[in-house]
Amino acid sequence: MLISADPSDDQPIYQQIVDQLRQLVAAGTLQPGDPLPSVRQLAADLGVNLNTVAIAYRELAGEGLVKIKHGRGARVTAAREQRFDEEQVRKLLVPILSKMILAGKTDREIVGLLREELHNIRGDKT
Amino acid sequence: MLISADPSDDQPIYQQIVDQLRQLVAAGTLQPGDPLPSVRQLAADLGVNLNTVAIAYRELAGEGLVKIKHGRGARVTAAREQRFDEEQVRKLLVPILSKMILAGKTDREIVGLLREELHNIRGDKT
Amino acid sequence: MLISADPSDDQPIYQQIVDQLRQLVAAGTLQPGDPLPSVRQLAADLGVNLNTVAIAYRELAGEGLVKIKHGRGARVTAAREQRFDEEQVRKLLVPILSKMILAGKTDREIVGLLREELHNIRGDKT
Amino acid sequence: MLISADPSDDQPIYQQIVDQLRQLVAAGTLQPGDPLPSVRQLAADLGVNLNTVAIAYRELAGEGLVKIKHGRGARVTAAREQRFDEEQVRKLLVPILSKMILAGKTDREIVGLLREELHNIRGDKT
DNA sequence: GTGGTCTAGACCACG
DNA sequence: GTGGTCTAGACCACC
Repeated sequence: MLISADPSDDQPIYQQIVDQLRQLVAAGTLQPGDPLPSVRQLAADLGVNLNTVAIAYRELAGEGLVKIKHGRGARVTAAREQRFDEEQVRKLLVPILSKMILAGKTDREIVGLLREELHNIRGDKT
Repeated sequence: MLISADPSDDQPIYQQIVDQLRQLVAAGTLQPGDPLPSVRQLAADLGVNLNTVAIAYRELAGEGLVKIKHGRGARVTAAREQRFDEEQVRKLLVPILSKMILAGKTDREIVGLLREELHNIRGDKT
Repeated sequence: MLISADPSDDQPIYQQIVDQLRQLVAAGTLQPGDPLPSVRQLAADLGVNLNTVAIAYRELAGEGLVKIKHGRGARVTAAREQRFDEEQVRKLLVPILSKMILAGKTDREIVGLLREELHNIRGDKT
Repeated sequence: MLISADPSDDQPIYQQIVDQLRQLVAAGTLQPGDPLPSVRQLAADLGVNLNTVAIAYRELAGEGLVKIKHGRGARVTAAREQRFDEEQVRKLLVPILSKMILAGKTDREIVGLLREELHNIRGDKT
């Protein structure tokens, strides 16, 4: 099982699924053309409702990261570069960095932690 | 006015207040022992509901970043008393990094962007 | 009532809602800044489920045509030009034009019908 | 081969077949009385399920565009027998036009695009 | 009050 | 089998 869902998390379940699938694609664990688990299958595995998974898949389809074919499942899209809003990313980053600074982390430590996470994500790449 | 509230932002207003206050403390603009504006005062200045500000203060108190004294306002706590959940920070980081990777950013670019934001936050230091 | 929903239509209800709201914005009947009916209100008016309307609103938010604010309803976004996929539009157009040609319509008649519809949509504009 | 089926298209395959056959008749490439390829033949050529083609043929028969004779294949009908639901065509047109208007297209541009597509369809005429 | 999320369970469309 | 849509009804988050 590559995906998990935690109902007690702050993030809604469908968003957790989106984030994890995006991570798997970023990592290369899921390659373009690879099939995603069926909506029903994943819902059963995670113990959540079918609709919750369907919403996650629809979101990913809207981003262009996966392509859904009626009656034949969903697959990772041929790698197009995703758009992303740099301004928004910076805004998301600020509170996280603030927290780390308040925890007494040095710049060196913060950059180190970031590199670790980058490596964790990219590590699986084929 | 060091704080602003933008109702058209994606973040809820109380969260915006929390983030900005945290950033001010991280930057050193607000020092341990400094008083926060009163809930009424800040609510009036921002033109938001009094409850909204109160929730923000309670959140910061929960983090240990400020200490609320009944009837005597809130003050920034000593740095020692703050908690830091590294696991949570990493979890917040992963979706952001995944998006940047999918957008084709190199590690170098990502680290560069992070350093810029670190500098922005720390730059304000008195 | 400016919006209607027909469960017997080929289009799913949420799509009908999306299309009609888009049309109202294109017509200028709904101006930037105007509030949309609340999810619950519109659902009650149309006699459909709350979720069905919520899906429609989420879709419009994703397109950037409306902005949803938690706890404070949805409003038409300040007019940014929408992106659109010309290739896709052409592909949608072909079957429609084929049908009209098969019905014996001349080019003149087809263009006339198109101009009529354009006028119908744009007519309400302030 | 005048027809193709693209499983990665948004349209369902049976619909692609319907649209293409209709276009061929509109263009005059298929004339009244001409036989359609057999269901088995077309399914084999396109590499799709036999049922999928059968559904497409049934749809065209329902429109009155072709006539299916048991055991003797399908033929394009005389032009007279075709129905045309103008109201439906207008309803299909509105969402497309709305999108183009919101994309900032002028009436001139929209009519121009339509004329191009009309010409593309009619150009094939024998 | 508002919108957001989730569930359980139903029925339909596609191949 | 697959995904798509819808319902009824619940509970939560924001202001």
